[in-house]
Amino acid sequence: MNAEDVSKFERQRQEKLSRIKEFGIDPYGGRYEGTEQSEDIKRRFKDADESQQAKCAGRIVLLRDIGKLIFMTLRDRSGIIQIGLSKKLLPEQWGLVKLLELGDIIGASGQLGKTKTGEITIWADNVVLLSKCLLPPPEKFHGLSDIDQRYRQRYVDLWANPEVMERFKNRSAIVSAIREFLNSEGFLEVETPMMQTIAGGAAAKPFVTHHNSLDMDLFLRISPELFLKRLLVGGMEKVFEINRSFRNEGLSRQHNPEFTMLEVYQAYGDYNVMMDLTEEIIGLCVEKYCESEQVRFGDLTIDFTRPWRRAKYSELLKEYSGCDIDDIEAVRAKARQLELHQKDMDDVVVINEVFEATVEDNLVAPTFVIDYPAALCPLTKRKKDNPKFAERFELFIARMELANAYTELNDPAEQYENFLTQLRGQEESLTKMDRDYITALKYGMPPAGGLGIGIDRLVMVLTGATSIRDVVLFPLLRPAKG
RNA sequence: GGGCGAUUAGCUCAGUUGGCAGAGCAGCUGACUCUUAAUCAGCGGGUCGCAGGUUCGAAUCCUGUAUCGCCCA
Repeated sequence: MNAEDVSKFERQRQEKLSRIKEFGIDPYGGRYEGTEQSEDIKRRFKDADESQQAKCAGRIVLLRDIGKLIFMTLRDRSGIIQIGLSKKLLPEQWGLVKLLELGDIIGASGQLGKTKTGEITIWADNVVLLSKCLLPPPEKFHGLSDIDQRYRQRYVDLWANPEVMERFKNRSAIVSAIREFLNSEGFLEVETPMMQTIAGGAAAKPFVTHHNSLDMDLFLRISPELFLKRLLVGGMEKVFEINRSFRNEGLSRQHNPEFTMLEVYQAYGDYNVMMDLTEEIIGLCVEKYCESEQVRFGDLTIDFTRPWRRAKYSELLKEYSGCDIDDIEAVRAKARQLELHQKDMDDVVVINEVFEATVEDNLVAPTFVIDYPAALCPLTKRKKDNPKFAERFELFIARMELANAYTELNDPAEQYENFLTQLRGQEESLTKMDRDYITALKYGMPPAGGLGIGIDRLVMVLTGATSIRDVVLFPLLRPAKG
């Protein structure tokens, strides 16, 4: 394709636009009120007598011109409805009507009725052009299927492929439902900084940006965690945030550099409270947005029947790798067998590599993996009866990590030690200790449970989208060439 | 970062052994007052992702490159 070819189709449509202007009509319309959604109109017609009026606005997605009678299928945000336009009913506007084409956005009003074949139809006695479409729309039957173009031109994808619109409506509804639930449980929704001087709360590479007048570098947050816990110190007790975090990593079906996280903190709770809460939140979504508790996801079927399995990290390691977590020689042997990198790696890191390689692919039904090795959890309280492990769980569904939660560490001395250990393992250049967070803990943070749920992945699982790009409206892509 | 695959008309896709670039939809012209992806008749539409190479001849074979997808790290 090249610019000349595109403009050829565009030129033809421009000419129609000129002819419309010659009628004295503004091809870009204006306020158009008193409309109903197409699906509401059809619904109300079903159980009512005839001789009702209806008014609707939307995009022309199908057009059947029979000469002095034209049928159009109009798509609005709720669905589709047929508009019937006859020369008899629209003698003065007929010139305009004949110039309308696929993609144009129009408003129409008139008598509601049925055609001979029973299709509910608005027999228009007035038509308004609300916006001219100057570019040729995608193929009317197959829609837009070029994956690249669908992501780049989501504004076309959304109206050309109804299931895409449906999925994003579901995403919005899922987020609303979660927000509503947490509000009703007394959680306070807050917003904490996305631009941070120290990117903490997770182990990930941050994006860097710069503040000009302060002349300082800032990081886009990799997690809101440390700020939300400061709010616990402040006495908020039950808080949550649903918003973006940013991680400077590769792209995959499960990873977009910016992603939406729900983080919840509850004072005086622990990770068991968070496990129940996670089950409740996701269970609620399944109930509301899935047809049954068995949800199809690619080749997998996810069984959401509660309660979900809660299995210890060490038990799962034994189950799927055959290794005892205390037998480091056996674990390293397994790592060699799996050809994993393990040179210069701490024992616990190798254990985790083996865990990821052997266990995670088996976790299809929702599974809480509980009690992680403490060394992997610098922000988590250790188990009282066995300090080698921390009170942390991750929830896996469809082989993906969907949630991560702890009993929050609130001992400033222990937190300080953990930060020091963490920093020792990294290049100094990027990471600094968040001393203010330690200060906050010194004022006293109530014991608390904290939870993070990956909203994009949750929406994937609930809507059967196997790529994160299908649940993010505008996923990151390389710039198109040219 | 590595491997495999895709890229052809505005859109959806064919294209045989290397031998004139194809269809449907959309568009244009005409017919049609009950269509449902309307139908019928006719017409126009291409730097075959890009750059090289092999060949009498390349959408097709080779090399490089760009983007997308899948798998792996």
